[in-house]
Amino acid sequence: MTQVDRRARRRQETIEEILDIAEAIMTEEGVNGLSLAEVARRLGVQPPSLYKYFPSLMAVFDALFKRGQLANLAIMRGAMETAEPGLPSVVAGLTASCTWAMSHQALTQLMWWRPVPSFEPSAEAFAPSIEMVEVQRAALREAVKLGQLGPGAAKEEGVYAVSIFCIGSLTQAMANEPELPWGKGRFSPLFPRLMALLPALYPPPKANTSK
Amino acid sequence: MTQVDRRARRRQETIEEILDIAEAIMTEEGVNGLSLAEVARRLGVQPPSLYKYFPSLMAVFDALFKRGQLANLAIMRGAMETAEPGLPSVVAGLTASCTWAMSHQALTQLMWWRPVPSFEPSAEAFAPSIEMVEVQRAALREAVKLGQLGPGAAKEEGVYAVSIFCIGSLTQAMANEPELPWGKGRFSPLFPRLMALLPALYPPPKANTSK
DNA sequence: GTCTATAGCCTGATAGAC
DNA sequence: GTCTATCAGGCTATAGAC
Repeated sequence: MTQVDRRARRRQETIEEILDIAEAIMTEEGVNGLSLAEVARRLGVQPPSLYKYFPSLMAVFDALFKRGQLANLAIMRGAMETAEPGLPSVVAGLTASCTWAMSHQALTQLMWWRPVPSFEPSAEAFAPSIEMVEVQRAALREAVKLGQLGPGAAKEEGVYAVSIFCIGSLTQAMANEPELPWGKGRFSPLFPRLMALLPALYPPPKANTSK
Repeated sequence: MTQVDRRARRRQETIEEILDIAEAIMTEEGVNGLSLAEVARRLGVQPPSLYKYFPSLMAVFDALFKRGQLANLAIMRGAMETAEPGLPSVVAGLTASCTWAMSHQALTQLMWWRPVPSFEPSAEAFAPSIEMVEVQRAALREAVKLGQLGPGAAKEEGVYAVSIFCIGSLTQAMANEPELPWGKGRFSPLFPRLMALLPALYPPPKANTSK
């Protein structure tokens, strides 16, 4: 049985290597620039060999999409757990998410833009994204409970507003200064200041509204 | 000389037709899906004929980029001029711009995302974009002068903040509900509410801060 | 200005030997 | 599992006849 395990592990390693190479190609050539031929070239095998690991190019996109979503979710969760509950947790989670995104721009484009119209992520690959929304929503609910925000922030709409701050800063940063890390440049430093506007968008019922 | 004029006009019409077709292809197949062969097919000519009008595929991208920037700038300007000066003018201009963008999504992606790494717009094609920033900045300055916003809004940073609201709403709308017009759906209705946060981001010096 | 023809590449995917 | 060989098609771009 160790034979089988070893083979399975080796196979998994190859799959990961293929995805690493695919991500590198997308970074250099754009999301649409990914081709199995180029992957094969860099991996040092012939193109047909890749079909033992992925049935099609779209399957590679799907695996990349899923891997990106899982990585991003994990990063966000980790940052949220070590921060104060409620609003600080939301900000910390999204900041970590954006930092990850800036250093994985190709995956980010695949996940949050729609650069390949013929590619639709599978339900399985999309699942972490749904969970991410849930995690954020829970934190926003907590912020409402703690009196940091008004009740509107706990509705679906609150997540959308927050996502606009996040994706807006990120899109502008990626399109205009892709070589700078998150936190540098003209756009990403504005993100925390925009997040600080949330209490103005969803004013908490009691105090803290006026100076 | 009318001979020459007629020929020049006919040539210009063909160029416009090529660009219309190119935009349609990008809408269907994605920005990267544009190919001169498909343009030729739809125009009813052979691919080599297109090289009489554009020296390369990148030149077509550049012409599309320029045409999009000019159209968007004109739409924005028109809306700004008929609105009240200052902040209302900024909101009206960007709303018109976003409405245009939602019905020209392929051009918008070409202009505001960076989906084709090998394409860099020429200085000429990029010029309207610079002017657009200037127009917005002038309106923001006016808003400061009128006491609608604090002085920070008139700095470069003010335009960037506004652009994040705009591009954020737009990106989310295009990626998640591309078939809905601007103003419908989960994201674009949030845009005016985010714009209404500007006085909280750049508080005017005197009154209007407290309720 | 448009055409035919073609060079010279690229691609995704499959069949079947080893 | 990897290979060779190949299919069947795509593409940009150019040369040169008409």
